[in-house]
Amino acid sequence: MIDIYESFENLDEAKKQTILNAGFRIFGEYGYSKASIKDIIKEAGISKGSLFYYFESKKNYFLYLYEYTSNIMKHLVDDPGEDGLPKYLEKTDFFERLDDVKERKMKLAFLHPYMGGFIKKAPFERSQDVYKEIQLINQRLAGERIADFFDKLDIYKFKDGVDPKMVLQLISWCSEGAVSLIQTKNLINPQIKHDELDYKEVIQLYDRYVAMIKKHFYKEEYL
Amino acid sequence: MIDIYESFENLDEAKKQTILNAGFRIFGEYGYSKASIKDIIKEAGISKGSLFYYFESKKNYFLYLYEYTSNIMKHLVDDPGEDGLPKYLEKTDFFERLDDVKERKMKLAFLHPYMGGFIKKAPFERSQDVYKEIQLINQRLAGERIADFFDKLDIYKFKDGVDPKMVLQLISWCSEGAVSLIQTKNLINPQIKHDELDYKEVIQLYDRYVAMIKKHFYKEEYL
DNA sequence: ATATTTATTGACCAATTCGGTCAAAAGTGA
DNA sequence: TCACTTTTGACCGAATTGGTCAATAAATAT
Repeated sequence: MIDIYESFENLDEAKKQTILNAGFRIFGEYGYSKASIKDIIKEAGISKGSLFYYFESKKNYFLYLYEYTSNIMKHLVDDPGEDGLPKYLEKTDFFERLDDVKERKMKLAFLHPYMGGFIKKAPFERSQDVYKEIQLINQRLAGERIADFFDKLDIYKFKDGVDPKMVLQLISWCSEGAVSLIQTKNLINPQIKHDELDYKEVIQLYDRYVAMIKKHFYKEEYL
Repeated sequence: MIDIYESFENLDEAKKQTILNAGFRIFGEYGYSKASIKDIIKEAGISKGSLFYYFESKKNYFLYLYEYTSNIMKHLVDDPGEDGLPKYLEKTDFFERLDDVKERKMKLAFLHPYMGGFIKKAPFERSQDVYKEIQLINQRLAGERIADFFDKLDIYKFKDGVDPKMVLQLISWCSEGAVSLIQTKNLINPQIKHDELDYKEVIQLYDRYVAMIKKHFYKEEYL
């Protein structure tokens, strides 16, 4: 919440990310109550004393992660790019804007490979320890205006009768599906490091599906 | 493996299903090592003594579930229906055959609502207790012939250039997506019982996406 | 009705794990 | 050298772990 975790924030960036990612991975896999400090420090490669030195308690650590991800996810789409402009309004074509979002998500996935699993599970955490605080964070963020992907979008480019929101949902499922497909494939193959996902492979697969969808749902003159 | 869990098998069907479903739910959510007996018996509504009376150990119980699901999943598609005939070859139309599979999956999902989560996680269980046995079961089942969805299928009905396997994958992602979408929706709404999924809603959603896909990927003369 | 077998329970067990503490060690900059 | 910050893991009491078992209840057989 109020970021007074100075000792943690002053760590060098790489170490901070490692510690965050350990939490994302372990909490994301087991949930709050089943995730143990031991699991987390083993994953992060630090000592138990250090973790409590940074965050004081398991609860604080979890909520720090939740706050962190909530902020990022909330502004994933509409935050200004490096040039300072909110990029998502520049592109009015569905698939161009989609590519913009894809790029942002890619960078994020590269920095925080396990954030996806965490953010999917955390909001529904029922553990008494953290339930109330999660609701509070949710409430606060719910008040903020969120960017609408369909704002000023050329939806006329879709074939008649096609619901663009369904297409977006479909593509969103494709991206999740592509990730889990590659993950599973690599998990079966025992000689591959399971820890790191082959993003190129995921993107390749994802792009094929998006291309197929575009080809059949867009009017021919806009292909 | 060899089913000598007589005491369990002789239970009346309803109780058996309850006990199986408890395992699917808890193991599916937490994984083998983090799932505790206490969690499971609470979910199943039986005493600790009973569970050990039926299965002797946590490990046996888990492997029984894994064996059970593996067999079901393996023969989900090609098993004969109630009339004794393997139905999946009767229909040569992609979407008709798909409907067949959908119906089977529906019945299964109704009987074992949490089997999906279990079967997704269990094969990758890394706990030393059960790892070797899982591999053995996998090996044995890998030898069995599995039905091919595309066998004797009218793939010519697809528009030129469309890869039917990609379409099947896409639809598979839709079904998973529909489930998790409805699940999430109901989870946010606190006054709904979270335990039971509204299958009608899921199917409705799923059907809309399949209809959209069929409309744009099938040649017009076959719509 | 009675005897015998089967099914079910939860208090209890030793062992482990839990989140958290803290004194000591290591590192850092002057 | 000194003062200060960071890092560590042995250690704590409490809770939880998978598993046992004598007792009880229910069902079945005689």
